[in-house]
Amino acid sequence: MTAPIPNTATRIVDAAMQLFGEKGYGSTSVADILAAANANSGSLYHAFPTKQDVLIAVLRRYLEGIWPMLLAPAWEGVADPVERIFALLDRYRELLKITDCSFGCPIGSLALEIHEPDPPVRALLAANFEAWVAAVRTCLDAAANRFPPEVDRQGLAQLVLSVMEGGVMQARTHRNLASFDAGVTALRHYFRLLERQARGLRP
Amino acid sequence: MTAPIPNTATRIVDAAMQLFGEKGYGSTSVADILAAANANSGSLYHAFPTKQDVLIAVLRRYLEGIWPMLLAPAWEGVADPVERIFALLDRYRELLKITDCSFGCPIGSLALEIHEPDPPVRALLAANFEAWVAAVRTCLDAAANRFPPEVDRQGLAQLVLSVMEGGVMQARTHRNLASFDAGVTALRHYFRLLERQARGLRP
DNA sequence: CTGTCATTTGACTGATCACTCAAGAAGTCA
DNA sequence: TGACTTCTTGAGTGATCAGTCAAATGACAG
Repeated sequence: MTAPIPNTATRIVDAAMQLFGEKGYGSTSVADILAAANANSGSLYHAFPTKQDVLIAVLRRYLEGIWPMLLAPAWEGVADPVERIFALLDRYRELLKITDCSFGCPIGSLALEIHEPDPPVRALLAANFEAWVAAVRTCLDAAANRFPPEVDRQGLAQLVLSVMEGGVMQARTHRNLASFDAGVTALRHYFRLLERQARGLRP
Repeated sequence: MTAPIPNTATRIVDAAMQLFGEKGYGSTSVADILAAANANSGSLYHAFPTKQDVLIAVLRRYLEGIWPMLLAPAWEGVADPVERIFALLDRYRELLKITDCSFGCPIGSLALEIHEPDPPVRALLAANFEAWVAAVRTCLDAAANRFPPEVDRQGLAQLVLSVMEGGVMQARTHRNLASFDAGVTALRHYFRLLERQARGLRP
């Protein structure tokens, strides 16, 4: 019934996940992580060979959390597959809003911060993007009959990710949601045109 | 006639511009900059109070370079305003291609790397984005009669930036141009639908 | 040539970095 | 209980960080 007491390794990953999201990987020191996790350096290095292995654990946690932490809450009570895409985008908008446009998508930030990622790090960043795109693609496939058949739904899902990441980047830089909203509005308009085009083809 | 010999401050900014683009701000040490610029630390700190002031000089240089270094070469021989937008996107594609998808947009990388930027840094990042968006907006305005009049051309220009930045982010992460191309293709399709919609309104 | 000021030199500083390790505590078997 | 393993402690390591400064040099005016 009661929540299990998290062990040290779990506490470290929890703390690192938050800190990497807030300050980035490079600007978060091991000492920061230890302070936030109430742990000692020996405990961290007993569980993780290097700081990079903490990052890998964090990226794995993000990957595992995509469904329970992101998609499930975003899609609760939203049945329409296309609306699910915009509900997902709205989660990021909310995140930006409640953090005054300072916290965006941690995966995107890490992907651009780490310029020469070691293969396992890059693979996990890519896997996170792939899982996100796959989720959007699932929605697009579910609504496939509303789009022209020749539409590249995988490419369209990647566009949705670009709109989100690009919108987050601009919103954070301008400390203003307007550019995020503009991207989403344009995407909505594009989807409407696609649906109209499909209806025109099968009237 | 001959090129002027660059002074130390110029050499430092040159070196920093390249290094910040390649490795990011945090991962570039002052020693890295000094080595690349063939200068001593005293010279750097004579010209710039802190490392951050070097970043500011770099961002100013990017801002000044948008027209001569980016837009002018991209638009040479391209008259059609909409094609100019795609010519600009193609420059980034080329940059990704020749660097094996490792070098993208330095402004975007810095914007996401620096999580709590000091006001002057954030202002310059924002100014760079604004200048880029304004250039795209100029193209959209020049082609205004081809789009439905109710289209938000400023928002559309911001969408173009998102497509570029999001595409660069995904291309770098996957080490693959496919997702970048998918975004550009979808954008092209959206523009075509917009033009078709405008023609339908004024047949 | 002399005085003045701008620039450059490079050794140096203290802080902070990721990481180590010997010692001890805590858990888990018999 | 005792033997054994797993985990935790926290002071300590060398490397590297951004930044300093007194002295040397260069550029130019009178």
